[in-house]
Amino acid sequence: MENMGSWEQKNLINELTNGRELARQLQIHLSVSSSSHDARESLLQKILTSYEKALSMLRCSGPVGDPQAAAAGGGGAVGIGMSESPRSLSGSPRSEDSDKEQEHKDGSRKRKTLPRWTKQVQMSLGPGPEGLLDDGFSWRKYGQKDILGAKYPRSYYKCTHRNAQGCLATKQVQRSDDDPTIFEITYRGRHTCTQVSHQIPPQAALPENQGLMDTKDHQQFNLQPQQNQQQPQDMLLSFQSGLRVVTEGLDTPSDQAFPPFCFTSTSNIKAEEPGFSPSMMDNNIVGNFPTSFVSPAASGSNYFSMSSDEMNRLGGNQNLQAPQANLNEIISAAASTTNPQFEQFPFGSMDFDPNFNFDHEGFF
DNA sequence: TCAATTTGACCGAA
DNA sequence: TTCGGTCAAATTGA
Repeated sequence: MENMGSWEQKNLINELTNGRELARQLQIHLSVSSSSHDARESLLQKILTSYEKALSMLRCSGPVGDPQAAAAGGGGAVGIGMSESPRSLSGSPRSEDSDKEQEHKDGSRKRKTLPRWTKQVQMSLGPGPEGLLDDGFSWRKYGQKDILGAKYPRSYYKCTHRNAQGCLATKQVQRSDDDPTIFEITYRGRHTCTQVSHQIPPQAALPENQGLMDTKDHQQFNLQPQQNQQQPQDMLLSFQSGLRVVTEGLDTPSDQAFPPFCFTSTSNIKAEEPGFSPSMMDNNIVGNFPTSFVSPAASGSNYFSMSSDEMNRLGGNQNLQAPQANLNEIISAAASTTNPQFEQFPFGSMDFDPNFNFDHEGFF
């Protein structure tokens, strides 16, 4: 490990931490009789994958300072969990880094190189049109494709204001193979449109369940407030209740609440971009937070979480109609904000303060 | 009539 | 060559 760069060390730590979290979740699943076998199996696989990655890093301790290498190995804290996703949630985590380097080439049909993160949402009312999943932004479906190995097709959406305002935000909705009631939503790009928060769904209220996942560790976010907080509403809306979000996989542990639906309140958002820090999730989710709390947990955990109260506070600051419900959302962002790569992001350089504590009330 | 969705084709990355 | 992502014409619905 001596020859490992700090970047890799962090990835390694993140990987191990992720494995630990997964193990904890598995423990919870095992104690809950209602937990499905598939869910347990999935967690187990994720744990194994996580540790394999960690071991791989130790063995190879690839080129230091080579973010791509690290990312390719699943390195990014963010990428962790996704690699084994049967749904191929993201397509190609491996290409992310190289993509970043080629962003300037951005072609019309070229694969997006924008940062992305995934959320998993479970619809308690049963499967329904994924288009209904409203996160506060206006999306237009522009494609649907059958994905190899996935039972259900993946739907592609782009911001309705793309033409009018050049907003490049897009999202993909993929129904889970294991549980059709779960939708994995991958967001990409940042909303540059000045969209008004429409539809503020009624509070469905569902305070209670928080937690399928016991990630209560409130993490400290090492982020620095983002200067450009354009649409906090998105995130806030996303947290609006009514939804029940279940954190499921760890790979893409992200769940989140979507207003129109009735989900449970636990949500996890995971950044998938290797060098992607939660702060980059500005667009749809985090970005909206005043500084998005994004950040990698320097503390070892890749997740960051925010209580509903915090969310509300946030909303207040943003003049948004923040949900009053006691949502207990857990947003997980696997991030490696500490990641050197971070600077390469298009979003600009956001400086993160590793010591910044999101739990700090003043922050919100 | 206009906007949104569907769907086959195209393009780029791996 | 395969597969994921996007385009754009066709279709559908308000």
